[in-house]
Formats: sequence, C-alpha cells, structure tokens
Amino acid sequence: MQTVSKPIRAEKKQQTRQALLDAALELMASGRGFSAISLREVTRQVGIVPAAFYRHFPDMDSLGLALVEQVSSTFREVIRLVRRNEIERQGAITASVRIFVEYAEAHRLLFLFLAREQFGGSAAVRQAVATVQQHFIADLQADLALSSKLTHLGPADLEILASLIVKTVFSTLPELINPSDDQPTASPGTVSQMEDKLRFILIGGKHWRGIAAGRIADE
Amino acid sequence: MQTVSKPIRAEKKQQTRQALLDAALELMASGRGFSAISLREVTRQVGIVPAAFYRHFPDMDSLGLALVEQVSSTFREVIRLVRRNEIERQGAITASVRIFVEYAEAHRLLFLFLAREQFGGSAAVRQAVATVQQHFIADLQADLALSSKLTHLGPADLEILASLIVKTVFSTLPELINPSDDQPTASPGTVSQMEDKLRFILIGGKHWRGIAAGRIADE
DNA sequence: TGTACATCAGTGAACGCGCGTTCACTGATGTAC
DNA sequence: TGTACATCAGTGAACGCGCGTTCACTGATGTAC
Repeated sequence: MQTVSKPIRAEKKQQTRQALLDAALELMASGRGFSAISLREVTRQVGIVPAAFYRHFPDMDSLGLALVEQVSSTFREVIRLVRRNEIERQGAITASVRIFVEYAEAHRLLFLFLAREQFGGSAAVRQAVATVQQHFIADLQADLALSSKLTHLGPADLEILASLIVKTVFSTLPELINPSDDQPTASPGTVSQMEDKLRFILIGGKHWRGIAAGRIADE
Repeated sequence: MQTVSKPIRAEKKQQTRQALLDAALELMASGRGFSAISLREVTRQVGIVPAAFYRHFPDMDSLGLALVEQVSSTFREVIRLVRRNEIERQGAITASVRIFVEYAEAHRLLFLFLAREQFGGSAAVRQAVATVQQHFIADLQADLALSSKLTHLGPADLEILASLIVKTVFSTLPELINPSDDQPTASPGTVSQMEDKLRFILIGGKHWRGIAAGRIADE
C-alpha cells in the first residue's frame, strides 16, 4: 500500500477508547457518581492493564469530559427529532415527551451520567455539563420564539421559560431512567407527570403578560 | 452529686460531633461531592485522630444521613417562615423568595450539600434526600390546597404543581449559593429569575382547567 | 511482492501514598458510698 | 467532703488494600523502498 493504509490499528484504538467510555458508564449504573469510579476499575472492566489507559486519556477527568461531549451530541439528536413536533402542532407536548422518553431509555446510562453529574462530581465535568445545558436552553429559546402562542413574550421572558423547561426535564431524568428498578421502561405515571409539568409551564407562558402582569396574576 | 450530673462530658461529645458535621460541609465547599471526602480528612479538619471518628458515627454514610436530617430541619424552619406569607397575600412570591434566599445564604454549606447530593453521592444519602424532598412536596401541596386561586385543581394536579415548584427551587439552589463566586450574596438576576419561574408556574396553575383543558390550551 | 525499519497500543512490574479499620491504651469526667 | 471505681472520648501505632502513575518492554501493524 501507499501512504494511505487500512486504518486497522486506528480503528482498534477507537474501539478501546469507546470501551473505556462504556465501562465508566456501566460502573456508574450501580449507583455511584463518576468521581467515585477509579481508573483501575475502568481498565479492569475493559480487560486492559491500568497503564494502557494513558494511551487514550491523560486522566479520568478527560474521560468524563468525553462523556459530556457524547451526551451532548446524543441530546442534540433528540432535540432535532422533537423539533419536528413543533410547538404549534396538535399534541406537541405528549409527542415530544414520548420521543424524549424513548431516547432516554435507549441511552439510559448516558442520560444517567448527565443526571448524576449536573451538580455533583468534579468541577471540570460539572462545568461542561452546565455549558451543554446552557446550549440547550438557547436552542429551546429560539424554538419558543417561533411559537404563535408566545409572541407576547420578550427574549428575556423566553429565556427564563426555556431554562425552566430544560431544568424541569433534567431534574426528572433520574426517576425517568431509574436504573435500580426491575422494569426497563419508565413508569407511565412519571411520564404523564412530566407532560403535566410542561403543560403547567406552557399554560403559564401563554397567559404571561410581562412581569407586572405576572405579579398581578399571582398576587 | 446525685445521679443527675452536669453534662460536661456529653456536651463536649456533642460539640465534637457537630464539628465533624461542619468539617464535612466545609470540605465540600471546595467543589467535591460528599462521597469524595474521606473519613481521615474530616477528622484532620476537626483536629482529632481518625479512630475517634467511630465514637460518633459508624461510618461516613451515617454522617451523611445526619447532615440530611440537619438540612431537613433547617429547611422546615424556612418553610414555616414562608408560610406566613401565604399564597393569598400581596407579593407572595417576591416575599417568599426573599425569605428563602436569605435563609439559603445563611446556611450556604448546608444547602450546597442538599443541592449536590440530591442526585449524586451514595445511595443511602440520595434516598434520604429524596424522602425529605417528598415531605416538602406534600407540605406544599397542602398549602396550595388552601389557596383561593387554585380551588379548581384536584389533589393529583396540586401534587404535580407542588413537585414542579420544589424541584424548580432545588435545581436553582446551586446557582443561588455558588460557593466559588467572590460575592457572598446571590446575584439579583438569579433571584428575579427564580421569582419569574415560580410566576410562570403559578400562572399556569391558575389557568389550568384539568388535564383535558390543559391539552387544549397547549395544543 | 519482499524486506528492513518505524510506530505505538497494550504489558507487567514496581513505587509511594492515603485510605478505612483494629486495638490496647490513657486520663479526664462521672458515680457511688 | 473524700475516696475508690466506672465510664468513655480521644490516642497512637499498626495493618492490609486499592489507588494513580512511571518505566522499560513487546510484538503486531504500518510505511518506505
């Protein structure tokens, strides 16, 4: 062959790298946080020697950041799907939640990682998760701005609304994909509760008339 | 003296126990989760020998559960105060949030612990925090049931609304008491965002007309 | 195609370290009389 | 009040263990000619 070769070695390296990421997620399924998992455990799970870890990541924190990137791109896929059920359409919330829940179940460990590490864990990972979350909020804000039901809301109002929605979804994640339950699927009660919460929020958005009006409605 | 004595020894023991609890909280201020703190670190911080730890707790998990109890009773105090600004009164949200934020700042480390460990950390601590949270939701649900603005909501609706409010407050805690910031006080922006989020939710509750009506309003 | 050299993912042994836990102990505080 | 004994919070040394990281290495894969 010439300078271009079959990437056999590179491919295998990539597989090991992914195996390390998967192993870390699997070890978290037992209920421990990411920072409670050791480098040696991860390599043991993969079946390589501890020193080999350094061929792929400089330390565990870097592996954590790689997981955040993975969860971020996975989440983006969901959002793209949900976006097709735009806020205008019939049954938007029910359909969006259904898509989201299916996706979360298909990537249980990844979403479990996201749920666990949004607050706890290492500072670097927490920071990365926060950035990803901010990105989702900005995206959702742009989407909400297109809704005919919410034309009376200014950008600041929309951002708060988007933040409220994203944080609600994030904080529901753990019960949605409870790893200790026998049932592999989210309980219908949890799902319909999530739908209802989003309804409360969006009805609030619909009837929101600026901060002053909000105060009047409340008081 | 008779069988009743000045509790000098018991008092000192209690002080050391509290010092252990405080030391654990202080060690978490650096950004690490509770499960990343070692027994030896805690005793070092207090100035006693590691073995003395066992005079107070059988293990670190038990210390964690004691912290949950402490955070629970502190939180209850806030709720009692907030309750006086009942949902009916003028400026209820603004006043409630102000009281809550002041309290959270006065007990920063305790609320930081609550925020961090609601998902991450050890299974036992996470379970205890979840129980405390459920208790708050039940209390709030009972309060909301007394509001004249929400008489059209059934118990199930009220529970979801209460859960939405509590989880919103919990998920805002970290940015409310950011320990890395120089400023000791929560940024006004964060506080007013929290107020607005609660307004969105309560306006949604006010205009909620049962699940079917909710769907219509949404779709 | 065949050969000689380069690359580099994974090996295996070794290291020093902080960890949780145990144990017999000490000496101040508490109790009984 | 004074004395003799009991309690028990904290001591200090020791233990075995899993950890992260280093190092020189091996041998399969890749490259150049």
